[in-house]
Amino acid sequence: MMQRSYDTKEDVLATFPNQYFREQLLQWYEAHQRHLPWRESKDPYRIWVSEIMLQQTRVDTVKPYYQQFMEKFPTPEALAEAHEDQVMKAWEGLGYYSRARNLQSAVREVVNTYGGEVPQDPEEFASLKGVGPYTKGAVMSIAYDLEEPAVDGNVMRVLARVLLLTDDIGKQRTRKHMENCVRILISGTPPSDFNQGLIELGALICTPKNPSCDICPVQEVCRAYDQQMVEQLPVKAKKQSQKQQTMAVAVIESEDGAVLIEQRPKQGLLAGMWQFPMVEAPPALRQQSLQQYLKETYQVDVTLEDTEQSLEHVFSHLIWKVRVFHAIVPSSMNRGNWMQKTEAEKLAFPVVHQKIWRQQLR
DNA sequence: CACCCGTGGTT
DNA sequence: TAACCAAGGGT
Repeated sequence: MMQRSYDTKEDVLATFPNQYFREQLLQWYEAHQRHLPWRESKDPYRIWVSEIMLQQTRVDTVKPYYQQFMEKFPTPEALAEAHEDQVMKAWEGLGYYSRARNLQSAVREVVNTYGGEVPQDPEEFASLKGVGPYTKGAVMSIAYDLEEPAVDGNVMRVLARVLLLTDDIGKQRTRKHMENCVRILISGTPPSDFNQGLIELGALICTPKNPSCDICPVQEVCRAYDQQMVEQLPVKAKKQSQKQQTMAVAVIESEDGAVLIEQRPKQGLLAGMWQFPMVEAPPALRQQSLQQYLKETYQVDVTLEDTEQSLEHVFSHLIWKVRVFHAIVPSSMNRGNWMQKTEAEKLAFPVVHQKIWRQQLR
């Protein structure tokens, strides 16, 4: 791996057949692009919503959420006026829930400050909550055809291979470098097609595993292919192992059909979402800790039944081992954080609590 | 920069 | 099966 490192964009692209690459990419994209819901219009708002949903999320996962979301909130005004609970419910199950809060916050700013028009200035658009370097470039190029780089994981993988860039793509600096490359490559092309072509190539041909180099439109100019380095790229440092937490959850029902639920803090993991009362505790202490928590926090003094049901939930950076406890109490306790099940179902729960709900309450 | 922030499909 | 990781952004 004694590849020389390039400090400037000129170095990497100096001997690169730029024109050939662009023509091949654009021709391939025109012929092979997928038909996707968010490619049916140039509405900046619709493009924007799709780009937020697609962050770290697969196309097939996003599709149904996107359709449903656009029906509920077809315009910036509709999303701006919606209640936060509605937006969170529409996002339930998609993950990374701060995306939804930031999107609504940003859309409200667009309505209030920009008259409901998504700014055409990249810097103005990037100043909105939840809009980072990638989303800025994606929306500005796709909706407004501005020559802005949109460097995501796909693009970094493609460029790492085509240009034989061996820097760690986990580093901020590497993405910056690739943005500089794209600024050169995109110049004079239709920006929307060029950026989407790069992304599409990464999604369909230049995949992480088993890339289809045989049918790749830019195989002839791919430096990694030439050097038989495709499988080794891109370089990405391994992340640390996830921490484990043992949790105890209480499903408390009243005899008149209510459940005890609580809302998570507005910041941090699963911010603002609803859940059954839950504590973190060592396995030997979890029942006692949970009973104490219920008594102190909700004035519910009960002996919990251990359902002996355990489930594991894996997050991006930690693992929950969840033990479920259960109790039924008289209806007289129905107040405060108690809610009828039919009402509680309208709130947004994290997936692990949805599972508990289905298994315990049906 | 390093760490936090979800979920589900693939290998 | 466990690791990888997908159209990233905030702090």
